[in-house]
Amino acid sequence: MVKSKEEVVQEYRVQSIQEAAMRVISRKGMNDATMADIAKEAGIAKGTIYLYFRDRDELVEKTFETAIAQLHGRVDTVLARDLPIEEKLRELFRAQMAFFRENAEFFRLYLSLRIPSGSSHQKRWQKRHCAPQYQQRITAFANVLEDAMKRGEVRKVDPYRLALFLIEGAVAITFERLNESAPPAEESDVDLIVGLAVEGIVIRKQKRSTN
Amino acid sequence: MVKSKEEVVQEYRVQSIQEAAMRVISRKGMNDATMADIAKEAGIAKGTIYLYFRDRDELVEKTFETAIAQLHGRVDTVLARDLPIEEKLRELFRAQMAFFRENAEFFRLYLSLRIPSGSSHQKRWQKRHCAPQYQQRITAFANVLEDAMKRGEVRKVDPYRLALFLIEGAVAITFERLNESAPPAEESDVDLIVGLAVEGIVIRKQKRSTN
DNA sequence: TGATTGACTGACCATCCGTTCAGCGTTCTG
DNA sequence: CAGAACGCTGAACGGATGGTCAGTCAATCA
Repeated sequence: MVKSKEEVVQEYRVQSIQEAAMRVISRKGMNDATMADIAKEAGIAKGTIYLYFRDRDELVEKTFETAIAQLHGRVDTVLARDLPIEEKLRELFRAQMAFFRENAEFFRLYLSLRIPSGSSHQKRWQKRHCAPQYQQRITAFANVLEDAMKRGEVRKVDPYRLALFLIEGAVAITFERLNESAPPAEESDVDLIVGLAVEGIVIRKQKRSTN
Repeated sequence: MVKSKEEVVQEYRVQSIQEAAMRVISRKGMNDATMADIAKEAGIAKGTIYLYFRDRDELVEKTFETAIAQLHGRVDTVLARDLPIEEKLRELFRAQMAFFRENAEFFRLYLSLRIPSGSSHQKRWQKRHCAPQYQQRITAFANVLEDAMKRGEVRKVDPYRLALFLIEGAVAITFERLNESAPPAEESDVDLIVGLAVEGIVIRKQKRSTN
């Protein structure tokens, strides 16, 4: 299972092109990251990119997939742990905020992909390739919330809508932090979000085991 | 103060071009609404647009201003009324959801403007022209929340962050409705949002008049 | 060491889109 | 009614950008 020299070089190229693409897209936005920009950022010629990616769409798609896989990896780990919902939420928002701090550039890419915009062609592309990634993320969180509802930790509402509300609310605050010259401690914003979430969704009265 | 014939025609042209621009931008997105598209939608020649707007930027800017002024008008009316915070929130989210239902096309324009994307030139433009509009909206809501905090109706947190969290959470659910083939009754989603908001921010224990 | 390969290059092409402007028909004006 | 004035048109222009491909050259082979 040794990798041949060519395979190593190939992987290195693919990876460095994707990293360059991520930087450029984050800096200039989805629509205005040109192939020339990306090539220059990667220190190679434009044509070289086409040796590793069929076209611009494939490059952006693969780049996005690689990046979001990292976020999913972290968040899934947190969601899988057996914790009371409040702690789970805290860990989730903490992980999300840390990830976006460490990958501030990707965060802008993420924001620009959440909502279809651009040409109708690109819209279709986003709907096929990005919307599922995003929905999968919301759905995974919604499932966690639904479990918590079944356990009586959370009052019963549409779990998908609840997940949307909380994640987008948290994203909004995370985005705000990016634009602040001196944002408050990350932990205090996590506390804020968890506070808003929990005191809104936790059943405070006596817990009834509704089974 | 009678309008001359030319003024009437001028206003009519400006307005119909803006309406066409709004429709096209909403349908195809900020970046891919071309002047040709807009002209065709308005039933005039491309060049005619330049008789009424200096360039593409000015057209989009004026269009956005006109549209968001309507939203602000409605929301401000609601926020100005003297109501307990829970009712105020309900009215706010109700107004917002109704506006976006009646102007579903504008909603997509609004979403695409919230976050700077596009060329660096466009980013700068958005930061100057759209970000203030958006921030003004959040700030107005934050002021209402701050008043409620002073009156002891809401527990004390950073009002701007709270406003962001609630508005973006609500926007996420409103957006979700747009993509659903058979969304639930509007009022039930308003209830959901208000429920999440209020039970998170209202002080439930004894009210202490902390003055 | 000379031949061969193929990764890489970057000038080039086709297309798209914002903007311009010479010319057209229509409407005022004297 | 002639001719100026004006609103409007859409072909053409220039700049930008995704994608191509003939050529280069260093590594490898025989």
